[in-house]
Amino acid sequence: MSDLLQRLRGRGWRMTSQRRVVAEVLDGDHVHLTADEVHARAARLLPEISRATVYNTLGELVSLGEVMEVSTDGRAKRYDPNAHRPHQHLVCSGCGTVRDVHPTGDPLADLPAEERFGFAVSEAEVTYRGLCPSCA
Amino acid sequence: MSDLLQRLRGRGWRMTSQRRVVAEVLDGDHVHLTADEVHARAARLLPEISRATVYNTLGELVSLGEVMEVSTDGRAKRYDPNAHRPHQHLVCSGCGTVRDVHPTGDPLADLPAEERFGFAVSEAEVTYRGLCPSCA
DNA sequence: TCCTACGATGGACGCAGTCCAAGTCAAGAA
DNA sequence: TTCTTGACTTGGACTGCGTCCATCGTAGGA
Ligand SMILES: [Mn+2]
Ligand SMILES: [Mn+2]
Ligand SMILES: [Zn+2]
Ligand SMILES: [Zn+2]
Repeated sequence: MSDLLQRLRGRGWRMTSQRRVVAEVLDGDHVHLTADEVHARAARLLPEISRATVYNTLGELVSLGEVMEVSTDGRAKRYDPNAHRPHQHLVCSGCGTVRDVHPTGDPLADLPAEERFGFAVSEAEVTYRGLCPSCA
Repeated sequence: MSDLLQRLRGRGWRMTSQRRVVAEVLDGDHVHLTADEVHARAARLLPEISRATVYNTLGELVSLGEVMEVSTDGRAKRYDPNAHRPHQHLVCSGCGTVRDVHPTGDPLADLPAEERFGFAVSEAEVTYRGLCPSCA
């Protein structure tokens, strides 16, 4: 994520303490935090950071393609820093944990032309569900 | 959907005009209405029906397995009466239209054991996205 | 026809997210 | 280094979607 800060600087971003802290909180693998979780963790490092700033920063990171928005349930969106390697998600139906997974094959290939209704289909998003080891 | 009313009667449901109207609104193919859309259409047939009743009835139909809840975006959930034949969804990125699609093969088969992290995976939900003919 | 438990109602409430006017500060200019 | 300025941050009001609850109404059995 330190190179993320470099890329953002290169894009003309002002480096504020708020943005640095949000980037730091998003660092890691299998990170899929809600905006409020990001805010809570960011606030441990920078107590006065506001919810609005967290939402603004996450939105900017998403439009720059640096972070992916994931809606696994009908609840709060989750923010995924692993936006550069395409992947899918495995969600525990018990506790809600989310893991990155890499299915074999291209899911788009499984949709035959006669099932496309004339759409220009560009993306397939797969959510696998089941019970994780600790919930089973 | 008339047989739906039969099944519900068999399950001990009281047949109220509200429930009849909600069932009628949900009749058809490629129906993926939000709760508020269901309410609006139901209210054309029964003006005094309340939002709470629509939510209650939809929730009951979902737990009986008669209707499927679909979250295609981070917005309002959609309610799908086509709950008996398993299928996936194709969503227009322009106008939000949703169509039922039937991909070939079993999406679950594409997730190898070493990508399951010990989960008991039971379900795979696929959302295809693209532009529909009128939005292209 | 009567009774009553189940269902309907509408309004208050909660959560996730957006918007805004006012204040603050990062970073280039001098 | 200090100055300047527009990009950024802030808190609070506001919206959309959904849930909850006390009260009222009625479907359907006795
Ligand atoms: Mn991910
Ligand atoms: Mn469907
Ligand atoms: Zn779990
Ligand atoms: Zn369209």
